[in-house]
This record gives sequence, structure tokens and C-alpha cells, in this order.
Amino acid sequence: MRMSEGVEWALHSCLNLTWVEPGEARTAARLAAFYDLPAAYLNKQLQALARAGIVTSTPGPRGGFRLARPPERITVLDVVTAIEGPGDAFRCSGLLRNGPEGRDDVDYARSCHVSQTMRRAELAWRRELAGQTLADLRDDVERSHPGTPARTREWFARQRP
Amino acid sequence: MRMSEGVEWALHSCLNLTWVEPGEARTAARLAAFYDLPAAYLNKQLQALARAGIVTSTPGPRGGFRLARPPERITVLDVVTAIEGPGDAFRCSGLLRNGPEGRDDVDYARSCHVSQTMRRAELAWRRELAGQTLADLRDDVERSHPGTPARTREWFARQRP
DNA sequence: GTCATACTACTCGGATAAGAACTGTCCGAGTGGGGTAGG
DNA sequence: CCTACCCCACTCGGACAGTTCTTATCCGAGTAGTATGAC
Repeated sequence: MRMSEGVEWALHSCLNLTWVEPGEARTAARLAAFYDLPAAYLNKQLQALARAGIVTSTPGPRGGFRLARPPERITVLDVVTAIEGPGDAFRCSGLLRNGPEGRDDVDYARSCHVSQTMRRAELAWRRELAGQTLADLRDDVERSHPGTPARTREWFARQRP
Repeated sequence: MRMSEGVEWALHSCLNLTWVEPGEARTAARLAAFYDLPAAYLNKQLQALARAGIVTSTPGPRGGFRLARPPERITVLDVVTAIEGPGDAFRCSGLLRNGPEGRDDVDYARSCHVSQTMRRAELAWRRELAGQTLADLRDDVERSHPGTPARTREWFARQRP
């Protein structure tokens, strides 16, 4: 069970978009250069975020990506779900249906105790991620490294010409 | 992020081993037949459980697998870890090290706030799985379906000749 | 000088390969039990 | 009848292909700004 590396990229990129000037946008190429990542592949992840309605994209010169809504209303779970898809990590295949006691009219994903335990665990995981917004993350970073927003903006401004 | 299907097989098989008579063992082939699974592949998962010290295996006729310790001392997390490996789902790649503010003497897996959030979520997931033992699971099943242990034993006894 | 127009550079977006991990299968090493021959 | 030995069937264990998912890359559609030429 390995989570896609795109999740990490997406989270850091969204956090980065938190510090973009209002009305501005950041291109996938610049965001990739900031972390030294393959630009085309990061673009793919940003597309997934756009499809999920987390960021908006504008093509053409001076285009790029920006957050679709204020960081207070974007949870870490939103970003993770956008990249990894909505499906659970553990998926009950209905083993018991093929067993000697199996019934066709039972939804084993609901009634099977193994499945219930796994779902309860994933629910706890999800609850933790849903309780953390992009704004919380941003505030944590700004508290630990106060100069980061200004230095980041400056870095992107320097890349422009 | 999709969990290996072997986790489900391993959990159900361990639960099944809970109802084995003391001193007896169940072969991978019989366990596989019980759920209509590919025997060789289930054997592979059981080997992983044996390497983790959750079950013990004995070769030869009348051999097979049995639990290595009482079900009260085997958590669901133990089984999941044995199959999926000890690594976390989210692994911090140290993106910030390649960024303009990156330092070589910092352990970003510890200090990065994104990484911290993800680890906190996985910890909650793990805590939930570690709080559930195989004995709890067994008791739940016996409460819901009281006849299951006897019928299961009977099924395996019938397969013997 | 002003306006319309064509052009160019730049951006996202989806379609297209390479690699890794999971899934599934096979055969060999080792073991325990049962049959058999001898005492 | 009892015992020691040999053979065989059975089981796990690790080595070997097939398939799906993740990772990585490329080129085309569309857009905004700019230069250019006519009025």
C-alpha cells in the first residue's frame, strides 16, 4: 500500500498557491522548477486538482493555476481524494459469498466484520485529514518560518523575466 | 492507493485459524478452497504471515498452518503490516530539500508540516487497527453467527477423507 | 495618431510509452506415515 | 507377532511469467499579448 507520490507534490503545490498574489496565477512549469520536479507530470496532477474543483486553470500567456476557493475551505482530504480517487484503500471483495455459508442477498461490504474494522480505521484516517485545512497548514508554516511567503513570492517574481 | 487484496485473504484466513482444534493445522489448499481462492497465491500470503511470526508452518503430511500465539495477542495491524510491509503509505520524499530554501542538514520527513499531517492521519489509522485483536473479531463473528465455529470445523473435517 | 488584424509565444489538456508493483502459477526440498520384509 | 527400514504421498517454500497501476513524456488546441500595416 503505497500512496502516489503525486499527493505530496499536489499538497506542496497547493500550499504554494496559498501565497500567490490575488489575480495572479502560477504555471505548472514554474511550480515544478521550484521543487525541481518533472513539469509535465506535475501538470498531470494539477489537472486532477482542476477536475476536482480545487484549483482553476487558465490557458495562454499569463495563465496558470490558482486556488478555486479560499484555503479555509480546502481540506487536506480534498487534495488527497482528488489525486488518489474516491475509492477506499481496502475494498471488500465479498470473500464470504464464495464460502460455504455465502448468501447472494447479503452485502458483505457492510456486514462482514473484517470489512467493518478496516472501514472504521479508514474513517479515522479520513477524519484526521478532513480536520486540517490548507489554511491551517499555511499558518503552521508561517509560524515556523515567518519569511517563507515573502521569499516565495520573490522567487517567483524573479523567474518572470 | 489500493491495499493489496492479500490483506483481506490473510485476515479471513487468520480468523478461520481461530477455530482450528488445538494441535491441528490447516493447509493452504484447504483454506483456499474454503473461500474459492487460488491456492498457490494464498500460500504466498501465509508465508508472509509466517515470516512475521503470526502463524507457524509445518511441512509434510498432516502439516499446514496454525496461529503462533493466542488470538488475544494478534492485532489486525499485525496482519496488515505482515502483508503490506512496515513502510508508511505516505512517504516524504524531501521535496523541500530541492527547493530554494532547502537545507541538507534537515530531516524533512520530521519537520515538514505536510509530512506531519499525513503521519498524524496514518497514526490514527494504525491506532484503530492496533486496538482490534483477532479475538475481538472472532467474538464479534460468534455473536452475530453463533453456529459458525462448529459449522466451519465440520466443513474442514468433511474435506479430510 | 488610432484602429483593426494577423502573428507569435505561451499555457493547459489529453493521448501516448516505460517502469514498477501486484497478481497468479509452477516445480523442487523436506517431512511424516504406512506398507513390507526380516527376525 | 514385533521391529526396523524403505517408499510414497503430501506440504511448504521460493523461483518464474502475466496483468494492472503508477510514473514519465510528448505534441496539439486554444488564448493573450504584440507587432504591423492601413486609414
